[in-house]
Amino acid sequence: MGWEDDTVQTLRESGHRLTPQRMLILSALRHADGHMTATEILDHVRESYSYIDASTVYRTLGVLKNLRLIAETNIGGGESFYEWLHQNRHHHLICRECGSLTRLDHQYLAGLGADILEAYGFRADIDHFAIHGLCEKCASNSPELADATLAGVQHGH
Amino acid sequence: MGWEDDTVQTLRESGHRLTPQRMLILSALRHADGHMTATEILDHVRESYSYIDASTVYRTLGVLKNLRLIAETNIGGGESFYEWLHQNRHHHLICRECGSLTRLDHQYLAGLGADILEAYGFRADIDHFAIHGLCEKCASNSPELADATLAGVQHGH
DNA sequence: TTCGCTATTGCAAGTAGTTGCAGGAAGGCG
DNA sequence: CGCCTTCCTGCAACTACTTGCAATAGCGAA
Repeated sequence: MGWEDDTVQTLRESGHRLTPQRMLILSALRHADGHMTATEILDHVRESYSYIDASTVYRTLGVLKNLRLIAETNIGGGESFYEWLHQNRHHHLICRECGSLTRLDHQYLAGLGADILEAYGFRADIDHFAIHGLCEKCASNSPELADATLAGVQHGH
Repeated sequence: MGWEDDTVQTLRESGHRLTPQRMLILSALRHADGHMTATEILDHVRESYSYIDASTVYRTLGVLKNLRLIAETNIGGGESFYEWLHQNRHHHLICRECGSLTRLDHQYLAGLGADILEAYGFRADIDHFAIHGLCEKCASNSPELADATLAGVQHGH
């Protein structure tokens, strides 16, 4: 249960308390394979402790996000996804026409955080970006949308 | 009134209709200096046409976003900001501790869109990014948060 | 000008997430 | 072990945004 020790320590050191609710939320996220929505987490935790309130889940997710134990990703529109931050970081390309999701390798954003730190002294969370745009398929189906988009990609707009 | 001709044409060509409501929303955004929230737009449009519904505003903003005439930015938490897209593109660094906003020059993201297009055939909307993280001031006030953040910036996490 | 197709609107109800508050519990201290 | 401070929780109300639907109104064609 090494993860629990690490996580517990991170929470403690930052002055946060270890409540049963938090442990349940943590555990749900940790054992999930990939993304989870707040509702999924709530439902899962309720199986063990049915009195938990949605606000507690959201507040806990906020704390974990600040401590960079998890990442929140809003793919636009519906619910946000929450995901435990581990080694193999990645990002997502989301098509604004068909909503399709493509995994984007972290290498494309690798230098950005360092550049920003150097130039602005700002420590950017380049954990899990959601980049919107037009996928290849939708671009060929909607020439006028594709043109507008390409103009933006290539030069100053 | 050159902007009206351009905008009208873009809407028409993409199969959208020119309704009075849309013209009012367009005009509010176009004449605004910088960001506007949906509520501000709604209030402003109501001065001319009091029957307009919030859903119409949101739906119109969605259409304009798809056509890349405006950008939506959610700085986390409250309302989203909407802004007319013009030449001098920029992005924002948002501190997750104090909420402060720093303008990020587009040069730092300039290559990203082209890289993604080449690798994935995906036309990314790199119009107005909101990058969260820790500002210099908050980093020095909260060493443990800063450490966690730096770890993420520098290597794979 | 009129007609007809269909995008768009206002309304109302629903979903996702936030906030203020008062009671309750975590964990440091003696 | 038990006290005390302060953080957390559940509740309820609220904000931001979305969606289904029936009526309306652009706008291309005749």
